[in-house]
Amino acid sequence: MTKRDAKLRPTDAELEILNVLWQRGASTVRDVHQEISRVKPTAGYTTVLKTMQIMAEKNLVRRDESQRAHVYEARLAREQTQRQLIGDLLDRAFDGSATKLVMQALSAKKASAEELSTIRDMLDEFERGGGKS
Amino acid sequence: MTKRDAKLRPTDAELEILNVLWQRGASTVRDVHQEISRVKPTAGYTTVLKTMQIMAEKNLVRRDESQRAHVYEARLAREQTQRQLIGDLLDRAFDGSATKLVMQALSAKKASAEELSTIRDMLDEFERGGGKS
DNA sequence: TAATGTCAACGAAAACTTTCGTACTTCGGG
DNA sequence: CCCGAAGTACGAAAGTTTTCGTTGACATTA
Repeated sequence: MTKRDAKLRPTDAELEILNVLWQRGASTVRDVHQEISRVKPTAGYTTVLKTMQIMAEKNLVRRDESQRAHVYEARLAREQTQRQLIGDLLDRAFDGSATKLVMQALSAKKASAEELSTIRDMLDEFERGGGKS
Repeated sequence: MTKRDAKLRPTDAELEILNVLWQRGASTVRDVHQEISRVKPTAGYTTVLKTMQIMAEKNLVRRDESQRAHVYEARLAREQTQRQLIGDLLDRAFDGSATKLVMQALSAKKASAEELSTIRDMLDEFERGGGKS
């Protein structure tokens, strides 16, 4: 068990694939490769395949081998992985302060009025429920 | 100029060093090594040194060589790097949606009432100013 | 059954990060 | 002047991630 396994933090290439799986649901390598090719036409098929095989080894994805074209599915929900990534970032660069992170997030990407309103609603819920209900 | 240079995204080891530099201000390698050793006693001196030299090459830090013990200083403010990291994460895992990121941040680390209040104040400012003034 | 196309498996190479041994330089004390 | 301590420089090794060429299995069709 290596350090990376413990963190379960997907690499860049892995995250790119996970994004497709989350968006499309269970998919074959070909599906994923085609999707990625739209944005990044240089992406090689075997590169995507290999990465997905490694992801299966790491348990980042589940693989259904009953069909000739194996079908892959993200093992964790997108939200779960997002929380994982944020937790890491929080520890590595924000001293664990979610407040600071939120602050920088809002200034990194100028949020629209609508977004701000959504966030405000969310805060209300958190204050009431004291957490994700 | 490689892909990494373009992103200017510090690696884990680099971020660990940057954290010390941000906390202590300009420091020698020995300073940084001692500080890191507190948390991670296995850290080798030359490892830290080498990483800092690479960081100087990458322009992540500035180096004052006028003294025998070179003095290193983070080139970017902590906040700037934090925004950079968040921007990356936003693109890689959140579809660019700061709202989703904020949502997950708050549920990843259960924010205290005080923190929530701080964030609320921040939102007010953003709404008034329409962004970082 | 032979030809062709699609796919997973495998291994190696390339790129990048991290670690560390070793050499060289400089400074201060004896 | 010589020695040891404290530094930096350098390069190589180890580990990880990413890419890709090649092979073999399987399926479809003529």
